[in-house]
Amino acid sequence: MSESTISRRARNDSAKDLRRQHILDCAEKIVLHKGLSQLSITAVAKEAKLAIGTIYLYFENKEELIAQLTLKSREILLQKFREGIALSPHPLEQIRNILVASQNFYQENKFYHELVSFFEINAGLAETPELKEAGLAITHLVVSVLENAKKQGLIRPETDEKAFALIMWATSVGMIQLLDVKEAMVRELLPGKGQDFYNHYVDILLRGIMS
Amino acid sequence: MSESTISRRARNDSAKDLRRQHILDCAEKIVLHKGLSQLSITAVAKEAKLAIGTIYLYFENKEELIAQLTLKSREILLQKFREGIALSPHPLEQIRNILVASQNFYQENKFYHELVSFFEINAGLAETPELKEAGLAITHLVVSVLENAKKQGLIRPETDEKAFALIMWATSVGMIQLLDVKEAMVRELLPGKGQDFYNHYVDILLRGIMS
Amino acid sequence: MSESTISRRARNDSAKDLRRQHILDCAEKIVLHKGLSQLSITAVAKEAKLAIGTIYLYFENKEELIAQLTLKSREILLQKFREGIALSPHPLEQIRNILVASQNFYQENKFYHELVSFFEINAGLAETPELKEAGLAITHLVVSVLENAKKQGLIRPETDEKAFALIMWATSVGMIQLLDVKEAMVRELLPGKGQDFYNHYVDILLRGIMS
Amino acid sequence: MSESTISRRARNDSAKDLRRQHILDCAEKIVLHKGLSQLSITAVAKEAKLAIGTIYLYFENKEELIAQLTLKSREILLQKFREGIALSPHPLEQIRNILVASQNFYQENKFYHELVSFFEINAGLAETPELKEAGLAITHLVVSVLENAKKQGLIRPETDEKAFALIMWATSVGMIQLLDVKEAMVRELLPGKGQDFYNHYVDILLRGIMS
DNA sequence: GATGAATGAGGCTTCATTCAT
DNA sequence: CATGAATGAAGCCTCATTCAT
Repeated sequence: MSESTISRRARNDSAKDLRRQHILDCAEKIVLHKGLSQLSITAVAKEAKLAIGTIYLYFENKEELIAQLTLKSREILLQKFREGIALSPHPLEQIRNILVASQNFYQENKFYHELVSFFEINAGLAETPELKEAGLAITHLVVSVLENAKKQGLIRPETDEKAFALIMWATSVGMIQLLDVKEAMVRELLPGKGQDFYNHYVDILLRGIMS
Repeated sequence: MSESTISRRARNDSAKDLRRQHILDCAEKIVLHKGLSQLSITAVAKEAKLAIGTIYLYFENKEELIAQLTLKSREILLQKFREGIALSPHPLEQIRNILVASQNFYQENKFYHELVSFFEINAGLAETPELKEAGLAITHLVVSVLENAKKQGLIRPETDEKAFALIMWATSVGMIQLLDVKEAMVRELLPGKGQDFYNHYVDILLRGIMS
Repeated sequence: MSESTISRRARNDSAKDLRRQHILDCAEKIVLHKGLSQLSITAVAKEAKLAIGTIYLYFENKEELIAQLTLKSREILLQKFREGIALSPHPLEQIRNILVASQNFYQENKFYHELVSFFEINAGLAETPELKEAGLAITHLVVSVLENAKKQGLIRPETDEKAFALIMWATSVGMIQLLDVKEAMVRELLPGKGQDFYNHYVDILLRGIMS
Repeated sequence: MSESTISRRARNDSAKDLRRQHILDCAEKIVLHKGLSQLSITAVAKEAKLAIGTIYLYFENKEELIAQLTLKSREILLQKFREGIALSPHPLEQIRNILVASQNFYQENKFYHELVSFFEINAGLAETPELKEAGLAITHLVVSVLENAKKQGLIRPETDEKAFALIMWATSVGMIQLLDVKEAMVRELLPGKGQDFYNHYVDILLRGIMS
């Protein structure tokens, strides 16, 4: 293979990645503005100003497109968690920061939540290895913080770090769902509390494992 | 069965409402057997042995049908909570029973969970007054148990009963979602733990509010 | 069920049959004019001046539509065979008439041949019971003529009637295919012979079993 | 291998024609492994490790590619016929061998049959001169055997060699189609006969022309 | 009230072919 | 010569909803 071929290949490959990214961005935009249910290949193609068939050059099918979107959201979440952890050296604070980062992320990217939920809810869809890995990376990060907390005697020794990491994930998703969808109801039931509500949840969860 | 339920039933006991109920039963059967995604008006009509158009005489559109189905699930859930509370006179046990009843209900009626999620996730859909009422009835029941617990000095006085009732709802839904959809992942991460996982969550939540 | 309902049902059922027949006729027209490859649901809908979805009220999918078309062609063929048999009391003449009827049918309905071939060629497609039955009806008719011929000592006693019925079917289809598709080539190779060619085939086949 | 084949090969032995041959080989591989319906230009390009556009440098369109594939199959068939003829000096045996070789070829290369049928059935497609030539080569070979048989007084003098050569072709293709697609039906109708069926056909055909 | 045939927009996906590089 | 990304028409099918009877 000639050098020129290689370099062209390289050029093309990065161009291909860019295009792929562009499509993902457009899909993201649709999900963000109109919700996951409105995400159709046709809509993505229109948004990206590409032909429908072109989308299929970059994604095998709609499911893969959604998987990639989910992957991206998990990667961002992982990053947010890292930033939250970096804010404080204290493990308990780090746990709190993680839970708050989770909420922040979803509030800033309201519809992203649907993407996380999508694979949460569509039991039928198999997660790709990549997607699984991204999920595990998040889990492992949280577990490491929890192990640290246990070593320092901050949380009860009976606490199972892995189980609690999953509990953090599951319950925060549930909380955010409620806040997202039942906002009016929450405000009605808890007037004047707003954001405190989520913090209340965080407090209780932390107290639940503190020694 | 509470007075309000009975009186509503009485209100509904016309021929028209019987048929409405029949349609709902058929829709429920479909959701339970085949999942929400298979719930089409055509399928409901076939199951109910009615014409498609007839369905639209009783429900404005598909959305309302789903709303009514959700309503029914909330009524059942309310009943299950009552039963759970009746099992023990001790408020903390009652709270635990409520959380366990929640899980049991969704595990026994796997697909019902989709209905809850549906309204949890489709922020756009307005809950009908009836639906709201049913949600509030559940909330009030839980709040009364919590107030009782506080009166007896079993939970910390700072605990906001209404807020915690919602937290119970939100987090248990999150937990059940995770267990439902990520069953394999949970088993992989927590080998040999199985059902303990949910109990672990209940323990932590309770410890989080116990005085 | 009231009488009026029943009569309406009956009226509707026959109307439904008519509509179904209309769709089949339109599909037939397309196959006859443009070939099987041009038979799309959209084309049928346009020809029938119906919406696409309407087609699916009468046929589960495209495959079933084609099956019904094939069924019809087999029914017509059966009729043609009966007519051919009625032309002569002599079994050997009857066999000849069957083979000629086969050719006539396909020449009069050129593209119908594709339909017969369709199921001949698409091994993947399962024949419906109805379709099978129609095929068997033809086979049985031919077999009965052959049995008759054998009883009268007109064909060799070793001849297996069923096998030969299938051989008649298979070889005549092959002959007609050749004539249909390679018309020019046949004319080139056998100048001035034209129709004689098929008769030649019939003669040879008959001589092959005559005692 | 005949002189004409060799000389054509010689003509073709440029780099361009090597690549053309390579593409054909890959296309053949796809048809043999996955069937004609899976033969897409994209698939051929992938198999040949060439760009899609490159395929179009060597073949005007998909149809031509298929035509060339058919050509190849005819060349192989010609070779098989020659081998069949070489097995016996007796013309009638040679005819039988030709018919059997035909069946063997299609049974060993099941999907090749689709190629033959493709051109047999798509009346619209014009055969290229090369394709015609290959067809004629086969015909001429068979005709020569028949002429030989007639000279030796083995077959009836009225037999038109050219016509019968075509009849052999047409009917054997029909027989193989039936066996290929209606295997189950043949087995059902003729239990325990299997391969005998084709031999029965061969016998009848031979008897049909024997003097 | 009840019916259910009809609608048709919209969803996903494929693939022969072109054309700028 | 070679490339392969891009095209977009066309195919199949679903289903919420309407409306004439």
